[in-house]
Amino acid sequence: MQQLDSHQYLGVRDDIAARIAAGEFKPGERLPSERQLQAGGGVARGTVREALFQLEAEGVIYRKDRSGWYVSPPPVVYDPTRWEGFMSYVEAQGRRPETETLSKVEIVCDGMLAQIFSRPIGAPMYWIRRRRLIDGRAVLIESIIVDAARAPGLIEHDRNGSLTSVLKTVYGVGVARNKVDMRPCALTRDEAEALRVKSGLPGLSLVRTCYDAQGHVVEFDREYWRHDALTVSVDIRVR
Amino acid sequence: MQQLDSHQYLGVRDDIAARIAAGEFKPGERLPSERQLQAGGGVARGTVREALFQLEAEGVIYRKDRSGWYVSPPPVVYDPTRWEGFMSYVEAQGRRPETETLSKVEIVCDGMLAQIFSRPIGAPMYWIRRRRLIDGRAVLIESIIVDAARAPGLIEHDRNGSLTSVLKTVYGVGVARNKVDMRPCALTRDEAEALRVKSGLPGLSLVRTCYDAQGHVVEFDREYWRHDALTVSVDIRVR
DNA sequence: ACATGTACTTGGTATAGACCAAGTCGCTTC
DNA sequence: GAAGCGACTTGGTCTATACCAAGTACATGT
Repeated sequence: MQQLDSHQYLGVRDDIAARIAAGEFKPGERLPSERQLQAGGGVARGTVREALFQLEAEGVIYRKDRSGWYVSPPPVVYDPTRWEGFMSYVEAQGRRPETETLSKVEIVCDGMLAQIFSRPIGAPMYWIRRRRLIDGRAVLIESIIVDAARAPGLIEHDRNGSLTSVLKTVYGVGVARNKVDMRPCALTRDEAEALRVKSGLPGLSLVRTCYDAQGHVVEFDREYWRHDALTVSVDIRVR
Repeated sequence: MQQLDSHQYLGVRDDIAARIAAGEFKPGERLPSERQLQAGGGVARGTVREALFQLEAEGVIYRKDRSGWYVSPPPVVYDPTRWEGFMSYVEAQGRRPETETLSKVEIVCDGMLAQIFSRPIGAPMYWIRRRRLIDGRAVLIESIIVDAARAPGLIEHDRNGSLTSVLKTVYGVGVARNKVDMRPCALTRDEAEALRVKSGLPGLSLVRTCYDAQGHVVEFDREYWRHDALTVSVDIRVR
């Protein structure tokens, strides 16, 4: 669809983007309110919002509900082949990581999990839900399933740190292979609420299945990231 | 932000989603026009559009400019570690791949490319731009850079097929390592126009650097995908 | 058969106004 | 100083309307 210099909202977009690029608004800072931006440009509020949505989709700005629009900080780089855990690689990039455990419960293996873990239906499993933050901003929520038989009492040991290091040091369960599925998605309902974003915001869904040396599934992890919070980088030998 | 059953547009969204799930509209089919959907639900057109945007973000539907809204076909699975090329893996999944070459020209190496390829500035390079389609729908555009010294006359050989296989069979240049960067992004300006989508639609940016056995860069490839067209799946041994 | 033109439909953009609920922030009270 | 309250601001939702340009479908002319 043509983006000639018609379309006011693209003009407004460029205007705001230029002001951000010029350093008038810095990462983490709040933009003027929609009604102020509107007055400055002599356009309707809907048009200003259209421009803001563009910039949001581009990852340039993000919103806090009923608080305002903010300039996005740079994304973190994530390498699924490195198995360090969120806390360490975020810190290594000079950012401040945090983890909040939303829930941790023991569940029983249902049909889907039975297939993934090759365990009988009804076998005990741990289910941990966490929210992770960078520099105080919620960037992802994750849902982790671990076979309780492999790590009895795991949910007592978990202290918002690296689950994989707990599995290795406490239970001697190491990860040898890693299957990662990535898919652009929309953050809906639960995810959107947990990340405090508007339902429908684009995100990245990341499903990781971790295997030990014997090929047994150790951990099954489903993550939902804000789309503007990360870059995925994979370095591999070609098969 | 709360998604109680207030919010008409979520109700409209659910209604349309249910009709799609029920098979009333099948993949590739066109939905009723916005004005028809509006009349059916007794809501303003803006509200209907809000619901359609949600479904678009979720990858359930997509739009053809001024033609209508269509039900999305399922995404293809893409494994960056497998080096088969678009044509073969799309076909293997029972879909119809097409490639259109938008341009192929010889350029000279600039600063950025010099760094990537470890070649002197001014060295000749080939630059190929392509659009690729699945079942007649444009799903990605790519921009490929190849060192002309490694593959003299390459742009004559290229027939919209697998470039990598041409490199291997004609020039004996094989790919041994593969670095892939992925990042959710917005499709803007050029990409949006080439894919005939609205600027700002979420997409996936995929940058691939291919190395030969000696560690030299063979090919540098930047792809922009529609967000609803693919799932990335990586299977790796942990370092 | 194949262009060509034209009437019509469609989504895209834009305006203006309204109301709401969740934040923010300063003031008061304990 | 902390807690609570209330006025105010902010983005979120919704309506109604208007016009445009690109796409579609169909009749027409060659």
